[in-house]
Amino acid sequence: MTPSPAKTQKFSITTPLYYVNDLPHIGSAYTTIAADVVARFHRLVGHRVLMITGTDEHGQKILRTAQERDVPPQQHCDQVAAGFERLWQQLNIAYDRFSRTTAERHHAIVNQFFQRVWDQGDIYKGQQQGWYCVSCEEFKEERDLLPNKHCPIHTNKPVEWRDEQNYFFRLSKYQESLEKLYAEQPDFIQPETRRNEVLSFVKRGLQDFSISRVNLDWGFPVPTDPEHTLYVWFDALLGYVTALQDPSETPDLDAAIAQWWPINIHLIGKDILRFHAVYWPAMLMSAGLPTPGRVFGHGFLTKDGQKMGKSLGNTLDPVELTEKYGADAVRYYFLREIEFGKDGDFSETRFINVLNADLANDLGNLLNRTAKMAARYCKGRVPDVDASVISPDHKLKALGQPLADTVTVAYTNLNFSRACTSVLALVQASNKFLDEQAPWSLYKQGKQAETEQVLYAVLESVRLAAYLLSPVIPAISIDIYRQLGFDADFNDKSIGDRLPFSDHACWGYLPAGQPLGQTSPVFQRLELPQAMPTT
RNA sequence: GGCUCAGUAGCUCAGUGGUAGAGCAGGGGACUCAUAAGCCCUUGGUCGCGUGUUCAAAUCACGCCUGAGCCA
Repeated sequence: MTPSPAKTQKFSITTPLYYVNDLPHIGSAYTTIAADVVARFHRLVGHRVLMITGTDEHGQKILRTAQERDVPPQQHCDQVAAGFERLWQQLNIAYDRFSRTTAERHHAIVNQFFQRVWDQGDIYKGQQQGWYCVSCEEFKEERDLLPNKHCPIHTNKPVEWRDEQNYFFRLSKYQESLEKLYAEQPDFIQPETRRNEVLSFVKRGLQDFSISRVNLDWGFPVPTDPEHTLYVWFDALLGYVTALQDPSETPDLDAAIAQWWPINIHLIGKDILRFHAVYWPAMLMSAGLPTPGRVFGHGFLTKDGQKMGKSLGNTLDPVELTEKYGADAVRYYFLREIEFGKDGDFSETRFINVLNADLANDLGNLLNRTAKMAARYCKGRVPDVDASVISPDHKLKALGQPLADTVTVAYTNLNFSRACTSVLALVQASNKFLDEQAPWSLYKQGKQAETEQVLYAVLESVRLAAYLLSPVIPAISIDIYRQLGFDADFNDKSIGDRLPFSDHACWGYLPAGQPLGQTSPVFQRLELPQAMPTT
């Protein structure tokens, strides 16, 4: 019954360590929700899981932002990092580690890692000349600049001319090794379109890149030459490694990678693909560490079809959105409605329509109508039905039995939308089944056994739906499980032991005769913000 | 400029050679266990445009248009 520890699989996943230039935006929330759902699914299956998120706090841009705010940089970082943590609480993100790159322990890991790369002969001093965009923290090609020497991404900020000694990482040396990695591990970069981008980029030939800056004191000094400061990306990526150790342990690179390395999935936005899919594996190869399993670059979000931006004044504040609608609603909308990997849109009307249709009308109301009948017709207990004798041809059983496999494949492939719609198909079929069978009529005709059979099949389908959707809508799933008479907490990280997948993912698990809990709607219908004129 | 991806119903998308589909939104109906939810029926598309290959093209080839992205 209980799997032996040796058989217990490990699974590690990261979000980016978010840049603390500003408070979290909806895009960071989107990535983090997705990572949380994957982590929760693996916990449900019984895997040992480590989910890492955190903040990237070094670099010139941070320093300048802090100066503009007239606070010391560390204080600025503390404040913004706290804002991220608050949002993750609000969104019910069950991360295991919050990695901050200004942590002292991180410094120790960075030094050790640098030393390995240095010993490998992959770091050398050179001259870096070019136009630098502080907002990107990147050098730009002159031909890519706008006519007034502004960065094409940060059009309100001029780029700065730099002519300085920098340390370089010998990326060019890893051209072949990287190409081999991409060939041997075709799903290393996902989705396909992102992979194509990286392949064509690498194919053109890799150049060494600068990993240090001068005249900047917000960052770690280069261990071999303290006049120089490590480039923010070099230390930021290593935040994933630092996070692998419990904060109470003495920081040590070998100890850090002993248990959880390599990371199974790095979830990122498509904007930081190159750092994760090219620079990062090369750095790891240089230091002699195995490369990660997958790098998945998801799409961007738009609002009402338009790019979001502060200058456009059409940003979507994740804090406000979550306060207004709740964590489960926000989580469900973005995962159900947007195909992960592609760009997606938020519109409030659509948001409300989807949530009402799926969570209130289909799922919530299904439980509500069925539980109330069970309360009335079956004395408040799960109907006394032996699921094992229900025919495999039974409509709901036939749909419910293979569902766990379908959903497992979907979650594993980060196809959240498919996971949600597959489960909803069972819910929709259950609503239809109820109308066809009309247990209220059966009951009035005194057909008690038939009534109970119908209600059992539907309650069981709702239970299975709640279980399989629990990574996405944990609070609603808890509520459904409690109404079905379980003592359940899907936020418990040992959920895979408490409510084992091998039992609960099977249609027919609901124990006959189990006393039901109090019935109440699990998701209230939302009202459209303004009465739409009916035309 | 080079390359990649996308363009199918009002919206979001599935559909990779064989009679155009789903969900949501819109319209109508019957029911009543339920959150005025659910169920049934229904409106709606020369599948971006053109040429070609084929008995047969949303699907394959070529060209073009539009949009998104990558090119340190």
